[in-house]
Amino acid sequence: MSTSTVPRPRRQYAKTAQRQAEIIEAATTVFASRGYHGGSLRDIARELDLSLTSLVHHFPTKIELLVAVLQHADSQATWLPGFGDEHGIQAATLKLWESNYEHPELLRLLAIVAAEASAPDHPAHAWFVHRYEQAVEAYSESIRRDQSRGRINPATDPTSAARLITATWDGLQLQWLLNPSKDLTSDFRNFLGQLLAP
Amino acid sequence: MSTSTVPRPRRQYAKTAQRQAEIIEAATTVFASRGYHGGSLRDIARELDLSLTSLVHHFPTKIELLVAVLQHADSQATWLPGFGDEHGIQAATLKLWESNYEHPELLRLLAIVAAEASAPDHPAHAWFVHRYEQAVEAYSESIRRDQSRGRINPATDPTSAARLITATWDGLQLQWLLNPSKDLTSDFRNFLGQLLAP
DNA sequence: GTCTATATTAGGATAGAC
DNA sequence: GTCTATCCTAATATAGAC
Repeated sequence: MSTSTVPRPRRQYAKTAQRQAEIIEAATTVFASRGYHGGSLRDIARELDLSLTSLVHHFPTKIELLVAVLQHADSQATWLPGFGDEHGIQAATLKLWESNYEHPELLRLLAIVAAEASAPDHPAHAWFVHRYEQAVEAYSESIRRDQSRGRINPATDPTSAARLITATWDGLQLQWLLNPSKDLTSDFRNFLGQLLAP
Repeated sequence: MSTSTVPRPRRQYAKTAQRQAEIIEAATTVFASRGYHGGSLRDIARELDLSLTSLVHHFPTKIELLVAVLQHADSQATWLPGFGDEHGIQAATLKLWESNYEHPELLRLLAIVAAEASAPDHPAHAWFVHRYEQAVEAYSESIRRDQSRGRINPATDPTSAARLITATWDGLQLQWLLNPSKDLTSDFRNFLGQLLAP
């Protein structure tokens, strides 16, 4: 039973697991407000009243910490195969959209690092390319399933629609992050209703 | 005749203007590949075989240089009032989209800094909030104009459509930056055709 | 306008004690 | 696992000569 990627190769003690979770949470906050390059390990340690050394003990390098943060972020996301099986993808997407309002820091972090990582030499480039491919693939699959059940116009190209949903999601989210006082849910709902019409 | 914002209060010599243009260009490249925080003034100076001191002579602080870069970037963009007056906004938008393929570094820079600047305490926060408000406003206006000429369904909400176009544009551009081998123009064209149908 | 040299601060990372 | 102390590098910025 290997846990991979996590920097602890052997047994996990309760305290360690909790500390790592705390560190990931604090790192998310710091990276989200200043970006990956702009956020420092010292800031993260200070947020926890922890020494820098102790932090580094858990995550030996900064990039390892970032990867842990990103993976944790995606472990909470749920656009997985089977997404929206019950009430259709449209309802499931809107529900997921609304749940995202609870974690603005996380959204900001993903937006910043995704843009940073679009440069081919960024340490997280491959991770984000794969992440988007996976998201588009999962969405296409769900759209096809809804089409086979007559919920969506069969003439709609699933892959293209999946790209557009992902894109519009990202773009509206950016606008919302810039100005949270404007609720863009109805815009997104109208967009989905038009794109995924029967 | 005051030139505002530009750090030279008095007369502009040809050499100075050219140097500043060169610096802005190099800064665009560097910020685009490593972000605002991640890109250093040293990198920018090195790119021009210029000393750090000379660079700072032209732009005394890093943030002033960023603002100059952003303003230069937007001086090239053209979603201004009157945009697409002749052949309608849909054609003009697609044309602008295609022209953007020529400046991937600029697009990456804007994507990174826009996300970074979504945090309220970022030095460029206000600038980006205003930039998006302006873009949405200009787009709404153009949509209304096209509606009055019967080119777009009058039931379409101009402001909502403007937000969606901006959002989808940003999102598709991010996907393209991550993986430039996939051409997303047809996706964008289909989206526009559906949203701005008569 | 450009340079060399330097001040100052902050970054990631390590050594070694407890 | 956590700490203090430290190393080394690189960051922005300034001083002063040419």
